[in-house]
Amino acid sequence: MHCNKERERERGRNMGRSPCCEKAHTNKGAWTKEEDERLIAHIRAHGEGCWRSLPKAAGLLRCGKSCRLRWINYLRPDLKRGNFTEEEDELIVKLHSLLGNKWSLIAARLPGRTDNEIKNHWNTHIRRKLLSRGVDPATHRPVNDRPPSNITISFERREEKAVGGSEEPSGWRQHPQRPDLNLELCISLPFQQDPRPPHELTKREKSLCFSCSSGLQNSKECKCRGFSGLGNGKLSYRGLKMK
DNA sequence: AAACCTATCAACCGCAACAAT
DNA sequence: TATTGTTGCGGTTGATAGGTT
Repeated sequence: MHCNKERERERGRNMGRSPCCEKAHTNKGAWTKEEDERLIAHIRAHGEGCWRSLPKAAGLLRCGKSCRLRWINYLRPDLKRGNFTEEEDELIVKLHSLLGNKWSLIAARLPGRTDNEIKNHWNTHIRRKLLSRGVDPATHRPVNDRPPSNITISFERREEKAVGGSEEPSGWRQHPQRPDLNLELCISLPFQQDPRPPHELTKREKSLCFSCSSGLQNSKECKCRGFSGLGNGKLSYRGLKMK
């Protein structure tokens, strides 16, 4: 069954890129108080970044990914924690209907919440809540409202036939399968903030964060400076994220 | 009190995206 | 342009707390 995966792992051990850490000498599982304190102290002193070298520098027997995850999901001082409010639940449902399982994007709109926290909350609470209301959490439509088995997707403008004067809600014209959603997304070039000429910016600096894409330039969440949003003609949602 | 079941959530894993070279 | 290294995301797992029988 898992032979391919095993082969991949074997290959990984023998050739190609090195693993993210020396697994034989790293701790796994729950973090101890002392490990937490070391990680917090190190990040307070040196800031976030370079997760790969952080464990050694901080004197931790953990891999960089583990440190990053622990910091982001648990130790960060700006985390809200505690139960989700009804308003947060509603917002998560709305954002999920628009973005799907893009937990990091959803988390970006909920200050103090992490993608992992929201994902867990979705899977344990919201999914069930929606199902109990008769709503399919995957499609956000009534569970018994199944689409026809043969669906032809056309990007042509639908002919609007005014039959007997009956009018469809405008949402149906925008998105026939999803009357409640308007998925016509617009992307435009935002204001260029950085005084440096574009060629002096790194690629990362030129990518637009979600904060700026939402018109929140200069917010404390903003991690980008400038824009190159459609590099190679490709729009990457990763480039639109904020943390 | 013990055994079993269920829910929760922290942590891990694999992989894709991106930057640097 | 190709290769390599790093980061971050989303799916999944596993430990354990709490509830039920």
